[in-house]
Amino acid sequence: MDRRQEILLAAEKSFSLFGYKATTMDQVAKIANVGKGTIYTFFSNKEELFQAIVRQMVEEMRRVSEESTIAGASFEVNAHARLMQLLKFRETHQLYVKLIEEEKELRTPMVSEVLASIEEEIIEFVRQKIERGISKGELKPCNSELVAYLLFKSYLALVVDWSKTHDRQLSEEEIAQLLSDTIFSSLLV
Amino acid sequence: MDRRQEILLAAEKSFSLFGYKATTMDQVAKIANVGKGTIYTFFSNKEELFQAIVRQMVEEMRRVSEESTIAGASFEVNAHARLMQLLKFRETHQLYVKLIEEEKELRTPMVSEVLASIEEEIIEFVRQKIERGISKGELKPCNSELVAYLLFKSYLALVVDWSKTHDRQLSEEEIAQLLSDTIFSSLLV
DNA sequence: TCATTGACCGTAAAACGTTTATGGTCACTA
DNA sequence: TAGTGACCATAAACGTTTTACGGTCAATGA
Repeated sequence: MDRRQEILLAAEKSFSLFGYKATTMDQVAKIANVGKGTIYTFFSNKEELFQAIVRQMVEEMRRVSEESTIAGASFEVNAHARLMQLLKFRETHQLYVKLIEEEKELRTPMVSEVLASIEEEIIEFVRQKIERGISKGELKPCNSELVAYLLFKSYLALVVDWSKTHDRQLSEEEIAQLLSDTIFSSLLV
Repeated sequence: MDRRQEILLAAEKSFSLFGYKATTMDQVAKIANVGKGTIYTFFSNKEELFQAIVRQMVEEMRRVSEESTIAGASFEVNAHARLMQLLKFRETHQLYVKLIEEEKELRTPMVSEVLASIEEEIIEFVRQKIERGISKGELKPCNSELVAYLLFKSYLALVVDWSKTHDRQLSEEEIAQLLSDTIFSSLLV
């Protein structure tokens, strides 16, 4: 068995179960069946190990998001599908859920940092899709950075924030309809 | 001098300067030049006193927002002016700034509650403006609750959140342009 | 008579000293 | 020489004491 891989598996399990702060290097070493020192031959500290795990997750998110793409469908349909998929991942994936909880409850700085960087990556991802839409002639030229930001924040607000102040959750149809009428319609050529 | 008024002035000063948690009833009594017991003849507890002060502030916000309205201007121009005014107030008014800081640093539950209710009021205010725009035939019929929510959250994201992850702040023109192209354009008849 | 007061009360939070746990190292080992 | 776990310094958790606070109410005096 690959020691590095064992460590990554153990770390993923522990971070997912206990979060960043409550995960100890002794814990990870025990789960991975290695001495604590061994971890430090692969990762220079806890922070780096954590970031390696998060990078894995971000890759998985990217994969899942791309998989939800429907070949031949419009920009709007695919952007909607991908963003909803990402937000579903956010509320479903054990590690992501745990990190959001930790950010809210403990305010662990490392966790805040990592969550912010994930958001940035998603927005950059959306931006690239918009640029692609423009260069394919499907979308009007626009400030893709701003539009990507607005689009992502809108989804976040409607999917995540809305249910915090209203008891019912918005249905996917309502969200799709609202954004189709407003932001999306203005992007199309 | 009106004792009730003295107390309100003292409370406003103290809450603005120190926030909710760090304001003590002894403090307020001293500033107001009244015995502590006197406060309790007008307000049944600290929470009620605080809410009275916040209600004052919300009224001031409403006034300031209405004042920024340009008679005869379009829905878009006025909605933009009012929302920018409200967000400026949010970042300028001593008490509001202090409460946002306290919510972030201390997470005082009462403060979170009050800030949430202010947001709700603003959104309801926007909703009414939208409904009015519809009944005047200036706007297409739409789900005003959802649109108001989206609009407010968009402004919040562009004005407040953007500068947290990007070093430069968005100019008012950029914001006006972006939202004019996207959300506003879709609302007009 | 009754509005006003501040000493007083119970409680919750701050302060503090002590103990425990944790990230990281490195001499030792197999 | 890759791998280990006892070890170290430090920081976080814990338990206890002290302080501070919101709220009350008997006393006061206008």
